[in-house]
Amino acid sequence: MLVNAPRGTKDIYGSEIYKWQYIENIIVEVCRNFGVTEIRTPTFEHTELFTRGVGDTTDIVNKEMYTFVDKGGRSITLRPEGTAGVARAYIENKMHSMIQPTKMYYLNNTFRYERPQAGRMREFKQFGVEYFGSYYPESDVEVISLAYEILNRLGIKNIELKINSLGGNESREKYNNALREYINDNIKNLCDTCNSRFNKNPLRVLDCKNESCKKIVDNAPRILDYLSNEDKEHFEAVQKLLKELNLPFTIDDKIVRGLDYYTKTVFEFVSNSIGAQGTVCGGGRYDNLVEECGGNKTGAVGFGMGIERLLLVLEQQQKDINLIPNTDIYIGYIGEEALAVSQKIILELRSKGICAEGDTLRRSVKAQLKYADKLNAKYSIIIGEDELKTNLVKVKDMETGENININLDKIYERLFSKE
RNA sequence: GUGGGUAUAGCUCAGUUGGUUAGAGCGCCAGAUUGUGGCUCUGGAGGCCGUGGGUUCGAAUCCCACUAUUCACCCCA
Repeated sequence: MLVNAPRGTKDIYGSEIYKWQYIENIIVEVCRNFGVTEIRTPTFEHTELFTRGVGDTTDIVNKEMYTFVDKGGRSITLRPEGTAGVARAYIENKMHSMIQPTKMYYLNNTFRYERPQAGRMREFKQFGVEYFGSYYPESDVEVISLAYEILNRLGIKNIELKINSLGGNESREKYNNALREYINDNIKNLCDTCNSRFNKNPLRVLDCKNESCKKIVDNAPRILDYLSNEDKEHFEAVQKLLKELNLPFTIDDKIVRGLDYYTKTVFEFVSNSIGAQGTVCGGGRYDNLVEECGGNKTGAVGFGMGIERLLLVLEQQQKDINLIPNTDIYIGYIGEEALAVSQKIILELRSKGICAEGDTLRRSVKAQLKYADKLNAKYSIIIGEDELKTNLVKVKDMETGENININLDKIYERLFSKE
């Protein structure tokens, strides 16, 4: 027990960490290109923020939160998603007075108490983007295009963008009534889970995978037919702009999303190659959230992206990503005197930005060279008595095996200086 | 929360119908005449056979429980 990480968590190290850094670097770069700045919010928040923001009928809030009472008697929750915390920060810090729109991203460890499975951990890393201050469809599309750009730069293919509109308050209410009416007539034929969630949020019935439910849902009223003129225009503008930008998508009117704050545009990027948890990225507009949390009425749109799932897709497609950085030079030694000299040269090279390595295990020369080979060193040098005497050292090119002589104090100039 | 699979070396896995000191490949470390890597050969370290109980003269092997892990449902990233 002591030496096991808790269920649903894992250590990331070794060659794995390079893949994470690779992805995170691209994310940071793309966000910079889009003028989106990072925000770091607390790992935990007052529980009420999530019950209010995410919605207390959702599964996330109902059964998946890590909630505890702290020593001051406050109910605290480890964040189960990123948006609520950012919305809180937006209000608390009065960001509406910053340059508008406010465009922020986060790269957060996130926590949900669920049964782990492929692409689902109890602690997972979520990258998210939130745009505050615009109600216009072009901000929806900009956010979507940001997600696209990240997938592109990662070289990920075979991920499909699906979009839908849930409508604003007015459309939603109209549609909910129509759907309730329709389902009431068919309620006997729905599965048990659908029966129970029908009352809470009838929209959820739409994405049930049960065969008999699917049949019923196929003939159910479509939300897109119930959109108000304003919502319809918004959704059409989103589609038009996506087409103009050559961002392929399909409309899927069964996309619902399990967080209550979504309005109007919702979207998912889905892969069908990484198991049941195929949604790599999910998001949409949430025009009511800021007001709901106590701020001014503010248009907002964003998404969350699961890094673990991204990694699964990446590994599935490009099995051999060589991301391990190579060592520039290995500097070995024979004898105590040479040890100090080699260490000194290594430090000098390192401080000039060179990736230099040496031995700290008192290995034989042969073992040192083996070590250099494993480090993928480009060059190797062994310093011994002769070299100290003559101040000349043989530099071996590890790929060709060729040797050249270089002055001990000219290593940087001869091998790494750009001039 | 529900259901199925799995648990033997750091990793991937063998292990006969229960039979005595538990195996391979890879990896790690060392050696193959003095201070030079990759290939080859040789050797070494490393296992409470997930944990606890039971059946048996005898259990890695059969039975039960627990735990972990994994896949799926649910839900989501």
